[in-house]
This record gives sequence, structure tokens and C-alpha cells, in this order.
Amino acid sequence: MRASDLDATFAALADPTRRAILARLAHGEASVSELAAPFAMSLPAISKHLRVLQRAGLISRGRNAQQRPCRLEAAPLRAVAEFTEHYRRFWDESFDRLDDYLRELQADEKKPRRKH
Amino acid sequence: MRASDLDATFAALADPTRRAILARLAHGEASVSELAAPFAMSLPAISKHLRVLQRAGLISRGRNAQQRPCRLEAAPLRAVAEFTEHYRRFWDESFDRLDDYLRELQADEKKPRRKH
DNA sequence: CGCTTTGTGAACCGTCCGGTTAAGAAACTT
DNA sequence: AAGTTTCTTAACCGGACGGTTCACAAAGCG
Repeated sequence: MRASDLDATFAALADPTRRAILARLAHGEASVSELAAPFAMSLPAISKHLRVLQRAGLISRGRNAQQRPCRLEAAPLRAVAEFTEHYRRFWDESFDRLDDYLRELQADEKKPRRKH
Repeated sequence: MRASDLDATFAALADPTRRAILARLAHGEASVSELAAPFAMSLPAISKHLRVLQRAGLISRGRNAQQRPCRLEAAPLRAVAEFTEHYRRFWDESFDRLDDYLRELQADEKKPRRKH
């Protein structure tokens, strides 16, 4: 994992449109038009966003007739998660008590994540 | 947590100089000159980076004579970590079995994190 | 073949970004 | 008071970013 990879990943994630696209792709593959539908934005704009996501390794693309379906590739997000783990003790005072964190995690699990 | 906060956080993290500054601050407070020392870069450039980090809420600043010491504020990183958690199952196949995840977490805990 | 659908490419535009230099502010030192 | 240290502000520059429009490529369909 080179630092420049993290650069590209963070830069890609810094845009709300691109994060929304990733959230949509968490539901499954989607075509460019499907991804573009929720946004008041031209198709070429979405195409550019997709290219940014692809160069960051956050999506991969296939071919299906005219469609070019996009699929989520989460590996770079793992690197982001590992990055934040280095700082966890600075925001979680009871970090040494793992149980607290686990309970919190399980609470999160019970919340339905309808946004995705 | 508004989306625009995540925008600012990810944008701030997209620069390697700024990530290095955060890593340095994980060791403890530091003055601007101390933070600038490792970089082949003018002081105003560092000052700008610090302003970006501050506007993202990733650092806070004090006053000590001429120095303006910087302190790490990790709260926004928690939001980043929570963001990535939504995607963990896409890189971690055994995510639905929470136990696996917890074991992995505990293994991480046993590793000393001497870097910080 | 010609038309429609789906998506990309190219050129352009205004804004933001990351850096510079030069100047100035704020606090300590002598 | 004068000078030093520390840091910020202002102006500038080149390049990247996020969007647009227009043109076109590629595949399916009448």
C-alpha cells in the first residue's frame, strides 16, 4: 500500500456524489445511467466521477451490451479503515476496554442502514 | 455529522503532508516550526496545511508565547472509521459472523502499536 | 441500413489547491 | 527601543477539479 494510493482513495471519497455512488453500489452492480439517475447532473459528469473512482480502485467495470456496469471494489476502504485505527485511541477514551467497543459495534449492527 | 463535514475530512486527509502532520501530532503537541521541519517546504505552505486540518476539525491550536502549538483532534477520524465500517463486509468475507471480526480485533489489540 | 440507447471524449470555463515570495504581526530578548 | 523569533497574511502562479455542451462511438433494434 503506497501513500499515493491513500491519496487517490481519500481524494475520491472527498466528493459527496462519489460517496453516494459507492453507497448505491453497495446494493449491487449498476449501469452508468442508473447511477446517474439520482443526480441533477449531466451524464459526462457522472462518467468523470466513475473514472475517478475506478482510478482509485474503488470500482471495477464490466460490459453488458451497451451498458458498462459498475461494481464496488472495497479493498481501498480497508486501507482507510486501517489508517483510522491508528488514531482510535484518540477519540475513544475507553479503547483499552474492548467490551465497550464491541457493544457499540453490535448496536450499530442492529440499526437498519436504509440509506444504502 | 453532516456530509460536508466528511467532505472536509476526506479532502484534508487526501494530502500526504497533512497525513504526516497528523502522524507527528499523534506523538503529542508540536509547534508549527517543529511540524514543518521534516518537509522541504516553506513555512507558509505548512501554515496553509494546518489551516486545512483545523477547518476539518482534525487539529486544535493553542498559544504559548510566539508558538502556536497544534494538538490532534481525532473526532472526525471516528466518522471516517464509521463510514468504512459500512463497507467492511465487502472486503471481509466473514463479516456476517461477528465473532470472526471480534477475534481479529482482539488480535490487533495484542499487537503493540509502537508507532504512536 | 438507419435509428435509438448508452456511454465516452474533447474542449471549455470558473474555482479551488498547493506551492512560492514578500511583507507584517505578535511576543520574547537585550 | 531595537532586534529576533515565530507564525500568518497577501498576492501570485500553474495545475487539478467539477461541471457544462457538443460530437461521436458502440451496440441493439426497426
